[in-house]
Amino acid sequence: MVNYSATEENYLKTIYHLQQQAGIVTTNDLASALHSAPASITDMLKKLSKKKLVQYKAYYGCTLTLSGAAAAIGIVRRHRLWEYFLSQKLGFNWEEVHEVAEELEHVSNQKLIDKLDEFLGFPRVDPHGDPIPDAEGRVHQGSQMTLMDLPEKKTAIVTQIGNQSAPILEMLNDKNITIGTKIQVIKKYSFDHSMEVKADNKHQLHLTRELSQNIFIKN
Amino acid sequence: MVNYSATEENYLKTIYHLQQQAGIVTTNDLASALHSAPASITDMLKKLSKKKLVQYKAYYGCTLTLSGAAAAIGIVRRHRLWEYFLSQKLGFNWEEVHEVAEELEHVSNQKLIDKLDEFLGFPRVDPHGDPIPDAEGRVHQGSQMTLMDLPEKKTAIVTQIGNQSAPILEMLNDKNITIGTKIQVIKKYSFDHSMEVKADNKHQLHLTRELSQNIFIKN
DNA sequence: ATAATAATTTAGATTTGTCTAAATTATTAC
DNA sequence: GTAATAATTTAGACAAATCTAAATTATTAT
Repeated sequence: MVNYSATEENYLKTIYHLQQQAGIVTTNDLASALHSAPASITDMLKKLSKKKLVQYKAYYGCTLTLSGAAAAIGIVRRHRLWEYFLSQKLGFNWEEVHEVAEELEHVSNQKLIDKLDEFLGFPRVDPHGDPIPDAEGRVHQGSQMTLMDLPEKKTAIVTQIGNQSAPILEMLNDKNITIGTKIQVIKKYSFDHSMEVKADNKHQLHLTRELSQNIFIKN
Repeated sequence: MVNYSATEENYLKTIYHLQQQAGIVTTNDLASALHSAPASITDMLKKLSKKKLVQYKAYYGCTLTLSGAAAAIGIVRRHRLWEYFLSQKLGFNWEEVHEVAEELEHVSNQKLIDKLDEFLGFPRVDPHGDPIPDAEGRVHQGSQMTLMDLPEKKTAIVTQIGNQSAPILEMLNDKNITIGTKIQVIKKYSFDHSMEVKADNKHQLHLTRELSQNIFIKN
């Protein structure tokens, strides 16, 4: 596991949140979210791109790669666990916790976070109702639908990968599927439960059942 | 209250610890304690000197000013409270806590630390037996002696100021007395309990009872 | 008391993350 | 479909914290 600077972590986290609403994240979106000049965003996106944390194409915007998303989810996990701690154990008001958690989230010690999680009783939602990702990076949000459940012709957005093992990440990377990718089901084959899909309105792909069962989506 | 960078805080904390053993802290002492090149230390000492956190004279070394010492004590407080938390609440082994606390100590939110202190039950020593400074910056170490208690002719080192109010700090700054200053009592006047002392074998000063009662010392 | 050695500082360079102003590419309006 | 406008990138600069190599100041050994 690699370590990122607090600045890089803030970028990853912000891209992650913006991406949940808008698929592709633009330079200006990031600039206003991070209160930085657009030129600074461009510089950092190039850096993150070189580290394979985001996919970045000049003038188009960026999306997180799977390793970028995994890192972002780790940061969200730390943030929300600290918020829970501050509110439940230290008696902070709910409005105050965010600011302090913004600092604590950058203390990156795996054991610290896992012990904290245990100390808090493995909470799955923070007091805002937002889900706290578990130690494996899984986000338990309300109703969980996978690509398997999506009918033909319908479109949805990838929200999560159900399995963080290297083999699946490699395959999804090759197929250019990541968190935020828009997927439309073209045809489903009952014979082997595989399916033909179109990703981001561009490339067409054939997915096995094993794969589509591990791709979590929302509409 | 001002905020310092994590780097500045590490310098202040290290100077504080070194000073407890050796009065004046040299560039090389700091370089080996911080694993940095001596040239880097010089640069930072100039910076801290400009901010009035240390007294620095080229080729001689440095000591903390009172505001530098106050900041350092705050950092030590945060460090030891986190160590206590990690060991008592999260079940860390005692050898592991230091490293994690090194990161947590730089999260500088006053309310966080005071709430944490309360949550932990206001512990006064950490599991190492080292004292945890209280919210006012007072360090409760074993037997506490003030300058008032020091007999004529005897010499001692200033360890702590019993009162962090602006008026006393201003006065001590003018008199060039700080943590680590060596003080010898020249004469005590029973009439008003004031005393004549010599500081750092250099300047001679007259101190009122109010002042000498607030200057804590060790031999 | 001077020469050799050790400690410290200066000078100049590097990395990270940022900025402003100018140039370039995309988008929108007509 | 071209002109105006908006978004983005490039170029060049800066501050913080660090480094190495060279110069300077202190210390020590004889």
